[in-house]
Amino acid sequence: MGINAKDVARLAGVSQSTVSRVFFGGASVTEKTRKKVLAAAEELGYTPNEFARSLITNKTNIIGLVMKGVKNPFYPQVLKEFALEFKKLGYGILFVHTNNYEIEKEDISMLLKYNVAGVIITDAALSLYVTEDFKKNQIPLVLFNRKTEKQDFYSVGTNNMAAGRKIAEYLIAKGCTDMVYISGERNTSTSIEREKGFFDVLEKHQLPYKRYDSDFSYQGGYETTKKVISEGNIPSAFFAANDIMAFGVLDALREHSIAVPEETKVVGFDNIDMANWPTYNLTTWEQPISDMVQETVKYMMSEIEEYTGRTGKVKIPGQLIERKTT
Amino acid sequence: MGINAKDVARLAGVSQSTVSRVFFGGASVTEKTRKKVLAAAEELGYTPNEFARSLITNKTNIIGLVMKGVKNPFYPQVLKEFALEFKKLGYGILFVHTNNYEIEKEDISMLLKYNVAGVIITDAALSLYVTEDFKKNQIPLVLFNRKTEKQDFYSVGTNNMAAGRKIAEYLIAKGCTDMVYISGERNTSTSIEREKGFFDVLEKHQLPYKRYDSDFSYQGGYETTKKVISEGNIPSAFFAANDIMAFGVLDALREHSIAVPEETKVVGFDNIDMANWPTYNLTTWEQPISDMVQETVKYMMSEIEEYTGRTGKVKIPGQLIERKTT
DNA sequence: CTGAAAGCGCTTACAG
DNA sequence: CTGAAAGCGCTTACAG
Repeated sequence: MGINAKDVARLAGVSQSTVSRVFFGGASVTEKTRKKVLAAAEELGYTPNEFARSLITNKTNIIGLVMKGVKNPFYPQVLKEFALEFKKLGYGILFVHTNNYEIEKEDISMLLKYNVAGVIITDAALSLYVTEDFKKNQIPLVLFNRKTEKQDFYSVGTNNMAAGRKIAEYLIAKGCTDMVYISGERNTSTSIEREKGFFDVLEKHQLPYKRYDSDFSYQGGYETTKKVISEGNIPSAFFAANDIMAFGVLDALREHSIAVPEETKVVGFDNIDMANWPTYNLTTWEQPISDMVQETVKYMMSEIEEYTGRTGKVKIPGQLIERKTT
Repeated sequence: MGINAKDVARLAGVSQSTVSRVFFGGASVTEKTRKKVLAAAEELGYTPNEFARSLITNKTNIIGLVMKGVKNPFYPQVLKEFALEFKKLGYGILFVHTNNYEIEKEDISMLLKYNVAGVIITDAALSLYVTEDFKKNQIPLVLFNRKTEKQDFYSVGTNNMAAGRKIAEYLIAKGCTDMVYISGERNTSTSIEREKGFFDVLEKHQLPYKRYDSDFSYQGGYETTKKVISEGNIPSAFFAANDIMAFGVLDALREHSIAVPEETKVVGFDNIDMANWPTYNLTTWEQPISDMVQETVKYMMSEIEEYTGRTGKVKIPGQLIERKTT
């Protein structure tokens, strides 16, 4: 059924070891035999069995990527960029979708069973036993766009707090006096940090503000804004913890004929493609996905090369993208 | 990982084969020895090595999923549903992103190297050699939401032609006389079939129509509509080959203050979440993702159980979702 | 540079 | 029910 190295060897008239050498780089093979082997392999449609290889080298070229919020276009974009970057390096992506807030045990066991070379966790939370399992097996782990206080990991994100501060300063300069922050899920580091930076500046200026708890979803932004409107006083600006909520804010405002940016202003976070669509034209904070991905890949590859388990918090700076909602 | 079946066998005072039997299941082992073995395994922290296992059984629990258009929310949704369904069955997803229109050679080789149990191809096209490779290796293949004329595969999609017909009839009943179809990439089966059903009915009613070639992207819908407007005569309806293009159509119309549905109507295709957002409120054709996924999984599992290579075109019917753009 | 052979950790006929 | 042994398809010392 499957074509193996022996078949190729027979056709090429060499030993199976030589076939192996051709496909496992680094070994010295005559150009002539290499060509013979490659021709035979081509003819038979041979591809080395990665499992047999992994059995010996105890390594795989698979990176586990754990993701939850696939409805926010930010994350598919992240997935795509990781897939492309790792493909360049010969690595594949084992995609794990977690429905729950916390990564499930079976997700981890899938990653462990297949001995992934590394794990990237995006918008899912992780508990202690997860990290133990990975550490025990010396599997490098990166938290992408998330941090945890309790444990030490390597995390890559943007400078959320500084961004929150800049956004506050920007809105104040625009003449805003009372503002609303619409949070993501309350236990996510990104939402907390953006809020902290934002409110720090408002406090320093002794300006009133209010937080509404939401959940990073369009519906969340929409419903929350309806609630704000129903309470009677429209703030001079809304800062939503991500773009997709900001869209919900804008649509709710539009429904109530509240003019943006004249009557109130809206700022999002992420700068996903849609922020540039004419219907939204959203002022937002750009998360530098490419740079964040590059940084993650760099760490991953160095830890795969030689595992150190080193931790750290890398913050890639983003920038304010000014459009028509402010 | 250091601990293998031999270590467990030694500690339990049995043979390595017996340890294997305990963990592989289905084999007959005395309750007494089973307990001994499990105790020893527990003590040592043993987990069977999946690579060694796969090497013999020639099976993996990995499904390859090939995807291109991650910018259309339809596809992340599809990815998520597949990930969840296959997780239930103990399968993981090897995610392959293809940038180009055609699947790249290295993508295939990644799937073959890891001996995936099956392959699902969504919105990427595939050439002959790809299919040969999978057939040679008896790897079941499903085209999800795509078909090809040339070769025979198992494909799962919705009944695009019938949907196109229904949409035409619906718009005619609404009083539309001249209509525009905005196509996706011209060589995709979905766009071609939707168009054919749509135009068939218009021709039968001897109504004028026009096709504009686009690319399934928001920008494509937007720019195309700008072009239509600049040509001077606004059709009585636009049918866009997918929702995301329809959003572009709506935004372009809004920019030119052309009232929908009064001055012209717009219909999309897919019924992605966003179609329900208040800013669009798009009349569209619902693609029954869950049913399509279920059907794909069913075929996949039966082919994994026993490979037959059987082909077929399964069409899961969808339905018109009427909202505010018609 | 190349081949013969050992072995990675497992499953699975084949005996007993 | 259980053990000894033959492989699965590869990598990698070890010779030549």
